[in-house]
Amino acid sequence: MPGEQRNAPRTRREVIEAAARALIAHGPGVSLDAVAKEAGVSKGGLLHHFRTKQALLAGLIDEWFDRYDTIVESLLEPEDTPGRWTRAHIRATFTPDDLWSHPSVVTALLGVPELQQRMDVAATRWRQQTDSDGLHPQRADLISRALDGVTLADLLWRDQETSEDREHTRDLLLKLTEQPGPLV
Amino acid sequence: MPGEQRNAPRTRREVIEAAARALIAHGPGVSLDAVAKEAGVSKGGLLHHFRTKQALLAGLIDEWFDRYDTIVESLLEPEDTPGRWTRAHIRATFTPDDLWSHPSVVTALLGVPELQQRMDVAATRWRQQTDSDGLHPQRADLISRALDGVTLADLLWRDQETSEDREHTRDLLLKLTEQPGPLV
DNA sequence: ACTAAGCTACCGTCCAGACGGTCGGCTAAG
DNA sequence: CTTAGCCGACCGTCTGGACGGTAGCTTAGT
Repeated sequence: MPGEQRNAPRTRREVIEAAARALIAHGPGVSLDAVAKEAGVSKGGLLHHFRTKQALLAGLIDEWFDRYDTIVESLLEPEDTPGRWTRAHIRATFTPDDLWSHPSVVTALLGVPELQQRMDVAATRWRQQTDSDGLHPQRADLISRALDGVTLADLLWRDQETSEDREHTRDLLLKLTEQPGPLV
Repeated sequence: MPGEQRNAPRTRREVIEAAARALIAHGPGVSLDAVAKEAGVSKGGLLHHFRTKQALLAGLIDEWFDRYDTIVESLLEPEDTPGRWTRAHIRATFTPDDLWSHPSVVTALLGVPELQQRMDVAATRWRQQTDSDGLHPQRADLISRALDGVTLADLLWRDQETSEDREHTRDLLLKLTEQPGPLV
């Protein structure tokens, strides 16, 4: 069984995903024991890969951003039209990810001190993408605010709205990227 | 000294405000000890008013919504013009409240199970206010999303943006309430 | 090619401290 | 006198992380 052999990177990834699942199962504030059990590894083994609980959660954060960026890039339109980055972000935000955008996961990550700096890095990266996107600043601002709002709503009001509502909102935002000039 | 006498409602309020301060000082996951000390009351006294930690945080949640609603009502325009509720919400959202909208406080509240139901109640109340507001649904939807986004940004990217940016966003949203008809 | 040495991945136990909550008691208020 | 507000000591539990150990992998020396 090749899967049984030692393999640090693989174990590391499995621990991170197990952490996400354990977070959902046990709520924010899971114990390292629970994560280790979910990952099928001993607590000692877990702490070998992540020396502290904070480090583990920071690993989760990095994985989170990586996934989002990968999704955005996969949704980029091939032609270089105005608003293509913004549209990719819109589609990515509306792509549900039950595992990684679960309230418990995000709540846990919000309490990690490292979040601030990584968030700043990610925010400037995203801003660069949308700043050179050819959209009127007013539109770009409004759309990015709305996308943040959709993210927040996913955390607090999930299943409060129908998937039809969601599609309407998404289509509206997409349409807003297809016109030039100011909004008002 | 009249302030030193026993007074249950006052102590209760003081405990709640102390909880907010302690949350900011010690991060989410403050101990009851720390809250009690901040409130100038013993731990037993604290637990006399809130039988569990959850109950204390639930009290914080209620206070939070009460304050927001009070602010919204104080910002309502006297004349019954279309969009007046929406504009009040916009102004309220852009009214900074360093104590109550601090990341640590919100993070702590996000972990409280009771939040969900109280959030649902508040959400339907706000929706009723803005549904009968005379705005085109598209506009109402977009604006409320953007407001959620501003709230989220306050939590994650505070001082990442200038107060000038904030004002521009606020003015844009306000202007969006002053026109009838669809956006696109 | 063989092997010994050293390193890395991983295990399982242990512990000190923190924390939520209980309880018996005291005292002001009514 | 009774009750509600409040005190502060106490307890059981849980958890992060340290630590000493073990076994697989890599590499160097022969």
